[in-house]
Amino acid sequence: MDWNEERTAQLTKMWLEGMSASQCARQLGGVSRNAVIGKVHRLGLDSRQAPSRPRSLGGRPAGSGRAAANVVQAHRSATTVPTITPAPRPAPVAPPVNLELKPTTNLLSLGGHACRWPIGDPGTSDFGFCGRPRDGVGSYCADHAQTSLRRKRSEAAVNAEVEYWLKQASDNRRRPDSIAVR
DNA sequence: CCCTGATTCGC
DNA sequence: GCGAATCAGG
Repeated sequence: MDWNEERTAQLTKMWLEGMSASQCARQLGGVSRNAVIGKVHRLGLDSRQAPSRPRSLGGRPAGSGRAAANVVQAHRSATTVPTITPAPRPAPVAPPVNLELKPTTNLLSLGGHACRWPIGDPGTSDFGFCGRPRDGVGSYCADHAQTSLRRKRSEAAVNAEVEYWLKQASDNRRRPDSIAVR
């Protein structure tokens, strides 16, 4: 499976709605949970959960096979790794619509240098992205890069809403048009 | 064990 | 760019 525009838009929407990577993978089909996480990362939609370890080490060890892995593991155990304080990172999150400087730009086909700050409720037709030049940090323009550092989403509230409409769906009812994102 | 996301790096 | 392998953690 390839990440065409359709699937990418679908993934983006689900991720912004608070679905987990494995949920997104199951619903999309043909992709693994890791594939979803990788894609989300490359899209600049991270991050939701605090880093599970210092950024400097970890990940896939060079080479493959258990022997190589053991060597790496042994080296890590022997080397005293300074515990970096896991800097509480606020998640970049969809802001209220009425506080936006600029409404929406096009859908997911925005260029590689466009700000990816989501605007509006995912699931509604007016949902889009900022689209201004990404002269800020990360995937955002200067303003939204700054905004992302000051705003934090209530993860519990979002999860509760996702749980709600998942239950509605399982009850064979219609899914709400939108999930309030704040 | 189940799950979560994060990270690296061969491809 | 992609994603399996591997990580830390709830």
